[in-house]
Amino acid sequence: MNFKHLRYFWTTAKAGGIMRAGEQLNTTPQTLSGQIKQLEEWLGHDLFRKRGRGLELTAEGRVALGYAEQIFTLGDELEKSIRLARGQSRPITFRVGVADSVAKSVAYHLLEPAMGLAEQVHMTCHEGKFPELVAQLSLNRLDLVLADEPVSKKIGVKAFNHGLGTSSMSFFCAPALRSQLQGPFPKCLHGAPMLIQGPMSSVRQQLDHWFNKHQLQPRLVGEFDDSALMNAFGREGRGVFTSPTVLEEETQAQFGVEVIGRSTELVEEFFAISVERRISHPCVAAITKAARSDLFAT
Amino acid sequence: MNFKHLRYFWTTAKAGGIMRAGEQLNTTPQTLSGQIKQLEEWLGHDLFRKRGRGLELTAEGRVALGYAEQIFTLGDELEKSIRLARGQSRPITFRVGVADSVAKSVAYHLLEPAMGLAEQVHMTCHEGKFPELVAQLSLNRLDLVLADEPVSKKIGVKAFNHGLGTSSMSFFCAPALRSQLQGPFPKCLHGAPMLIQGPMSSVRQQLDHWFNKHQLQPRLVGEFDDSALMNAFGREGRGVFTSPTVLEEETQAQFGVEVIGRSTELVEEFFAISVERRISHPCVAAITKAARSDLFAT
DNA sequence: TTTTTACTTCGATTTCTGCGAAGTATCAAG
DNA sequence: CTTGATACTTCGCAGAAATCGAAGTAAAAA
Repeated sequence: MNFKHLRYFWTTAKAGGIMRAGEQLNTTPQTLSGQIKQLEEWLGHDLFRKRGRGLELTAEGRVALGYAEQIFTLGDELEKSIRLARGQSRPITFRVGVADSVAKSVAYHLLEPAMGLAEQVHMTCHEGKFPELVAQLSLNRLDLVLADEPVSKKIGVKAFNHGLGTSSMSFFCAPALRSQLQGPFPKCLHGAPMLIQGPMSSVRQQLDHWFNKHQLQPRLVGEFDDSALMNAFGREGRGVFTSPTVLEEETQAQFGVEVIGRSTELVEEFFAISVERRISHPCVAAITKAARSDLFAT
Repeated sequence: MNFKHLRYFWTTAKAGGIMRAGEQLNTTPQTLSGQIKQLEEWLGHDLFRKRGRGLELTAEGRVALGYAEQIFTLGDELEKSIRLARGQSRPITFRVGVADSVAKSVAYHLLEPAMGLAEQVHMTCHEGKFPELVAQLSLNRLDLVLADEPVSKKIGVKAFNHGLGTSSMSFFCAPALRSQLQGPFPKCLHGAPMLIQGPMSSVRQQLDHWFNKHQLQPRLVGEFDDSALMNAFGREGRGVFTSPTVLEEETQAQFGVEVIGRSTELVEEFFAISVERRISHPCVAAITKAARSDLFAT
């Protein structure tokens, strides 16, 4: 697709004629006529048709005009947003997608290093389901996706996983509920009211398997795609819930809940997923570096 | 903005290097290097910086990449949507904006001729406030705007008004309310509960002036930007309301209301507004033609 | 240190874009 | 019905832009 031809077409359509367009573009009618003809040939459809001694758009021309309008509007915006940045130290934009299965506190701790850079950072966070976020990433609408599972290389999405560390899982519940549980951990979970992650999350699948293995059958009272909502239910004593062990202190303090027990068989893994072959985005670099050394240092 | 340069930049950024991009584009590294350099020069900012023996995006480069992605995605869509139309008789797309101050029935009658064409038509209707719709029109996101006021040429928006006709106004109310009104029209409106158009509509301004002139002071019980909602209130006897005289029969039948009176001093005008200097869109042509001959023929 | 890989610079060559001249079709005025 | 004006098209050449080969630099790997 030759965008120069498209621009000529676009200007001509908006100006309402080749002569007028020629004045705007400082070019001659025969040039426009020829170049537009080339575009039509390439597309395999006429965009203009003769009407009287002027031109009018065909149906295809009208469709093309709509696209062209958007394309050149974006082009202008691109130019503006970069030219205007002359001299000023542009704050680095950093667009993150956080899978909603990732605990917000974990996300915060993982993202925090990006805010501590020497340069100013403008971070925008989006939440969503993992596959949606990966799709956004591959369209370059995100710089990074934070998730608790890696992208499968088989799917052919060009993206790279950066392991940020792992954490075992801890089980929590409100004090009122604690007293009703009988026996030692993990036996006490049998028949206990349980708040659990949604069926698509990797933690959920591990939990299902783990319960099975230990012959435990908790009573599932709630399923949550979003861990924050699960925590809110847990705080009110609606059930036992899990959170990464690294967040034990924080979870206890924030929600006033107690730790029932831990299992190193349950492992939550965290990944930063980027499109870059080699990490060049300073925020991504800071995050992967910090995660390895700080948060999950054991 | 040279989109060829932008495409080279985009491919290089996504491929992660000039060599790889060269293979994809069937061109040599030195070409890419030079052309990208020209883009950077034109924008006044580097998009890549050297890192090791490779390249990495700068902050500006990352911004540009986001725009480029959108631009070339649109380009692909444009190509697809026109190339694929080979041979098939593409249904004409017709995007209309209807100002919400226009009664829905009027809009229907005005638009109906577009559906009766020999060719198949795919019509999409949008509602909104008049200025928003005109903005959309000038961006070529709409083919036509239906409104009860013309665009002022002074504002510099390149758009053309096509008068579709006029109608006097009729006053309606529910039978229950009718019996409570005292005296002949228009005197009976004094003190009567009144449902009225929003302050930005041209009808409202005429009404205000008309009430003043006849020394009438109705009790305004509701203001509505959207006439359909006003009619719903009117049907339930909440107040007297107005509608174009051409819709008298329809309004009575649909809402079970009675005509109190008419005033030829109140004139609602209807306009089709397009960006085209000469109407070429078959739907627009059908509408303007039909409106002049049918609906408002007096 | 040497070799390999990746990008850059320079000058020649090919390809593309743009213009003058001449031609066709439409509309409007005489 | 002619005449003149307007608007687009076709053709062939000239200038501009993009491309490539050859040679050069610089970092990483061997």
